[in-house]
Amino acid sequence: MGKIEDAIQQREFKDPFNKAVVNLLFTQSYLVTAQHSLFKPHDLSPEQYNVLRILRGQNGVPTTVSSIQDRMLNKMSNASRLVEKLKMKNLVKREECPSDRRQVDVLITEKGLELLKQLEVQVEESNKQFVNLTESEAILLNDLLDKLRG
Amino acid sequence: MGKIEDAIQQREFKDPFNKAVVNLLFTQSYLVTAQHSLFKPHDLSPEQYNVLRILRGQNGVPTTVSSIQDRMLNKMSNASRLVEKLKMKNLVKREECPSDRRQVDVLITEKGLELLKQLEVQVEESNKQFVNLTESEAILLNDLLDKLRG
DNA sequence: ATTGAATAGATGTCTATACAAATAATGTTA
DNA sequence: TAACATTATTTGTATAGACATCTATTCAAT
Repeated sequence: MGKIEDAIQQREFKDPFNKAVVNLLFTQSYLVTAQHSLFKPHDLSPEQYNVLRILRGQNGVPTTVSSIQDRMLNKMSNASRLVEKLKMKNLVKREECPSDRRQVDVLITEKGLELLKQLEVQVEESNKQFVNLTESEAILLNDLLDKLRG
Repeated sequence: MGKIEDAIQQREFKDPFNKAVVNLLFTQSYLVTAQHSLFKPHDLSPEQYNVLRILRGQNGVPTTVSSIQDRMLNKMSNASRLVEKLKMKNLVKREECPSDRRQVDVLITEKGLELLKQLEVQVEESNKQFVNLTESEAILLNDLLDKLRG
C-alpha cells in the first residue's frame, strides 16, 4: 500500500493540490472505519462519541444544541438528532432553558461520563496506532492542515 | 480561524497523533462541504462524481461493480446503489457480463463524459482554491498522508 | 453429476450528512 | 402592542456509509 495512487489505482493527478484533496478524503475514510469498529461494541457512533466529548468538556455547565453544532467536527451534521439518540441511551439529559425557552440545555449524565472514561484509553491508543508517523511528523501534519483551511 | 483548537473550541489534545485524527476529520468535512455545493447544481454527489471518474479512467473498457468498489475513496460505501443512481440519470450503462453472469459490466455514457468534462475545470480550481498551501507544502502533505496510512 | 464452498451483486436496516421548511419563542420597531 | 424579523430547535426528505443477509452463478471436489 502506501501511496494513494496504488491504493485507489489512479495513475496521476492534475497537481499536488487536487491530489491532496483525494488523499485527505481517502485517509479520513481509513480513520473513520477504524473508529467505527472500536465504537461498535458500545453501540456508539464516532459522531455520538464526539458529542459526548464536547459535553464533558463543559464540566457540568449546560450547553445548547447550537453550541454543540458549532463545535462538531462536521458542521453540516445534525446535533438535534444526535442528542436525541444519546438521550434515549441515557447518556445525556435535555432540559428546557429557563431564561430562553427556545433553547435546550444539554448535559452529559454519569452513565455518559463512565462510558467516555471506559473508551478513552482505547480511542487514544487506537488513534496512535493508526497514525503511522513520528511525533514531529504528526506536529507537521497538524500545521499543514491548519494552514490548508486558511 | 486557522488552528483546530479555535475551530472546534477544544483546549488541548492528548498528543499530536490524537490531534491529527481530529484535524483530519475536521478538514475532510471542510473539503466535502465545498465539493457538495459545487456538485449540487448538477444533481450529483461527490461520491457519484468519483464513480464517474473511475469509469472514465477505464477508457471504454467495462468495469465490474466490485472493481469500482475497490477503487472508491470510501471502501465501505455501496457501489451497487451508486451505479443504480447514475444509471437512472443515464450517466452510466449497466450490462450483464457474458463470460460470467454474476458480474455486471458498467460503462460511462456520452452524457456522463460530457458532464465530467463540464465539471472538471471547476473541480480542479475549487480544490486549488480550498487548499491554501504552496505547491511544496501540498507535496509534503501528500507524503505525510501516505506514510500515515502505513 | 451432485453437493457444497466461494464469489458477484442486490437488498434491507440503521445511522449520519445535507439542506429545506416548519414551529415556537424572543427581539425590534413603528 | 401589533407586525415583522430573528433565533433556537425540530422535523422532513434525499443521499451516503456500515454492515448483514439473500440470491444467483460459478468453481471445486467427490
